[in-house]
Amino acid sequence: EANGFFTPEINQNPAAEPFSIVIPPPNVTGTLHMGHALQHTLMDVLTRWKRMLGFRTLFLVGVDHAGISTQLMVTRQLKKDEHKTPQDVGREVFTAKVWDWKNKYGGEITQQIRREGLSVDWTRERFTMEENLSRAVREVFVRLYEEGWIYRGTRIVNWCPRDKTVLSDLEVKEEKAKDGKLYYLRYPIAGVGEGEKGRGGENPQSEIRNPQSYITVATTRPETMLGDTAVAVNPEDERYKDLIGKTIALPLTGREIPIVADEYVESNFGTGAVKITPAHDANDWEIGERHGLEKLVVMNDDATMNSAAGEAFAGLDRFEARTKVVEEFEALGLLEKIEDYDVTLPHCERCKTVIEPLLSEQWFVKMDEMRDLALTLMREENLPRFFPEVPHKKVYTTWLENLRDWTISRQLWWGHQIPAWYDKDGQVYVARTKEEAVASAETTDLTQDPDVLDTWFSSALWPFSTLGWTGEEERETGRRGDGETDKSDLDVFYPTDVLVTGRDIIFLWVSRMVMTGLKFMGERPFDDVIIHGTVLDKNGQRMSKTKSNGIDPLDVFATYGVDATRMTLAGSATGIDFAWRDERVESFRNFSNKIWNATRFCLMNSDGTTNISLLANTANLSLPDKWIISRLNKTAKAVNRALGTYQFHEAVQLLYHFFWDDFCDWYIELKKDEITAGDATASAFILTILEQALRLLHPFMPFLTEELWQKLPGVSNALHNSAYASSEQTIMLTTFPTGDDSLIDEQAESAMASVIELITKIRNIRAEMNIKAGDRVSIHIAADNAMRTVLASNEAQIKKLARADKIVLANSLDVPKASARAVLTGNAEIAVPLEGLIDFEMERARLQGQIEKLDLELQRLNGQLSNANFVEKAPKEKVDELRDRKGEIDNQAATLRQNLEALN
RNA sequence: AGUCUCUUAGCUCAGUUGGUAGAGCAUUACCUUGACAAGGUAGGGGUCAGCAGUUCGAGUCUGCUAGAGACUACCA
Repeated sequence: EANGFFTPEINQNPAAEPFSIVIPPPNVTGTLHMGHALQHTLMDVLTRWKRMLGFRTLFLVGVDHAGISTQLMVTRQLKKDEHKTPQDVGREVFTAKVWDWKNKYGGEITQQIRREGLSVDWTRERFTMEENLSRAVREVFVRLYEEGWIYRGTRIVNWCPRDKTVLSDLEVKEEKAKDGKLYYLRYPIAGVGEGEKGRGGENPQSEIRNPQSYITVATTRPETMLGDTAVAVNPEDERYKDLIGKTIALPLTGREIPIVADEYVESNFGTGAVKITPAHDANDWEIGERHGLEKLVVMNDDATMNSAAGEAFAGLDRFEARTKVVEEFEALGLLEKIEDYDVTLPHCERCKTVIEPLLSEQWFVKMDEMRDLALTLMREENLPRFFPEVPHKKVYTTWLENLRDWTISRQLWWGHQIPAWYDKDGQVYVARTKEEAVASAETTDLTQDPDVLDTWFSSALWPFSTLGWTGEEERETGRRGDGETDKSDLDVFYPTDVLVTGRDIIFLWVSRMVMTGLKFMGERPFDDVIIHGTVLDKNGQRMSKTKSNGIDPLDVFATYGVDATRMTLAGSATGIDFAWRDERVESFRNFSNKIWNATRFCLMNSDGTTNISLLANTANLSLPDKWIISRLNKTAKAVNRALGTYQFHEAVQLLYHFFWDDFCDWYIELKKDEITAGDATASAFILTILEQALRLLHPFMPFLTEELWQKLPGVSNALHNSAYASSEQTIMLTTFPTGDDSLIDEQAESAMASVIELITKIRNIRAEMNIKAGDRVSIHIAADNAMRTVLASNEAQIKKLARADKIVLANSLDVPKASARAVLTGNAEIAVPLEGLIDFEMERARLQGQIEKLDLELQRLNGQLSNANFVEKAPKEKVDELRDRKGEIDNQAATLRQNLEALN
């Protein structure tokens, strides 16, 4: 960070392609959790990878002002410290206190992001409430208003009675109620059974005998009956046909309300009759509109009943009112029954209070046209591309198709205040500034709308507002951009390349960025969207504060290291939920250790080494050297391919196995003698391979690889990508290996496979025949010329790794009966004479086991090859492959059988 | 209710155009080998949820069934 490696300016190549990612801004109140750690890791892997490939790379970081959360937090603090409410201190003082809080505590998450090792550009850090971003918000609001896409209206909205603000549909979470009930209430029909009404309480039986005197409605929310202005039935419902047009004497209110017919009512649900409360239910509102019903508001904004609910109920909380209404109905004999009923209720996402649908005047965005922009982009260009595509592309598209208007005003003080002013007569003036409003109102006597905008309104502009767009210069000059530096940022880095986020905000955020990006920039905000999975606890449960089953990434960092944590997170399949297991991080902690120790070995005898060589001509190299170069380049190619399609876990697996299996288990072991003998060439060579491996690992494990890379002899900025030639030396700016086809050597790989197979078979014999670790054996090998040449040239390594003191290579085997036998791929036979050591019974069992395995495979192959259909219809190469394989196995099995017979 | 995903070794999970089932952890035996015991070497362990179909061939494609889960809408 101090060296400026994370700013795009570090790139000196004027022709460098840009690569940009914007961070999903964490809440200013937030602290790091596993979800962050996951998405941050993926973004940083991509960023470091692209930077090393020479892209002009920007990973833009910033924080979201998080309206409701932050206001709640500061409100709580105010109460604790000063025993005051926001209203006590007033808007101006309160807002100042929020800023104080932000400046003091808002930095926690940014420090944690540094701890994660994210290579974000801190010089461009953004905050949604800062001036430039706020200007962008006002500009967008005004333009949408002028086009008629933003409007003010009175509707049923989601109201949180505790936060006392409206919420958008997406900020409402449906949850099952603990003890839902369905109440059956009898509404007396006016003019029928007149006179009986008064006696209802004394003799409810008479009511039942006279079903014509009432209509029963079922409801989960009896308290709303105080605001009923109709009862609706289906027009086709025979039971109620005659009642349509009649009226009801609504109990407890003294009001008379009509019975209306509406298709919305389903005859076979409940009683087939629905009470209609237009001011307190969205569907009832629609019915009310259709039938011109009165909209009677019976609740206050804190969910207590108001005076319209009647004297007996005014001031009661909604749940108290519910109890009281039910009691009163029971007393009147009008409560038919109460049933248990599973009901899901909307809750405030932040404070978990049950949402109250409330009639209220708010600001909305009409989404139709922007929605069409987004749908067209998907239909015509398949953008953005979702990873994984299934199911997110469809979910996104379907949601857009059914999109409804967006409620954007919030009754809060912390946020972007709506740029609308009212004069004395209530006339509204929407303007970028008060001056502008004054100019068009021709009076200074204006009051600004007290509400602020939904936090997601500013988030929706994030990909371009953070790059400097305020719309002002564009408006004045017809050109896009704002100021010298910012202008170039927008030109260079918009659209961004990829967005990494969780599936819970595809609608809240991703879709809205696409829509505003298309509308205001004329271009998509990003090409690709990676939707990562959810990190669950070890029992597969969602982590949550209430369950206190969360795993704190900072604890994991402390125990296992950031790099091991990053490998674990990147190592989980893209888009799939996964249960957190400490064992998994442990294995990557062990991997870190392995890298550390392997590097230690490579450095042990490197005193004379000053150069990390570059890999080029392999003609004069030994087999293990050619082999490791080939493996390295294959791995590099595969890693680049995997990252290119965001298969992070694939890349992790490749790197893990290349480093551990190929490099540590085989290459180091094969070269050990040379290195420890002080062979400078071998030492320089192994360091070269190691250095390449560290580069490949760097995007995933930045701390460890940098630490070790700096310790290697001869590293310098000469190893940098040419775009960073003059920078301070760091692995971060070296060239990421992409793999070179000309260095992939299949011949070397297959020759090495023979050596490995031989060593493994000998070790197997040693283990199964209980040969002591210290005992040396002789190995007799019968093989063709080619294989003999390969094995002969690697005799020293084979002796060492198989713990042999003698190797005899020949055309055919000439060994004592008391030998352990095995076969190799390619018609080679091996034998280990065990005079005096061999237990014939054990050897017979061992051979028998090998033969059985081969027979099993042979059976399968014979089955397929004797199937005429297979031979006829399968591709010729496939058939030949199986024939070759069968020949090989036949030979091996025959040899082992002979060996077995020879023992008898 | 609609849409979708998942079910593979004891556990947690990979498996990208259909062609001999993989990893990590756990497990068994052996090992103070000059990088590494948080390690090494050699093993054991799976009728890929079930049924049917397409195909020469299915973990992979289609349909159904059974479990688990996700999202969206509704819920008088």
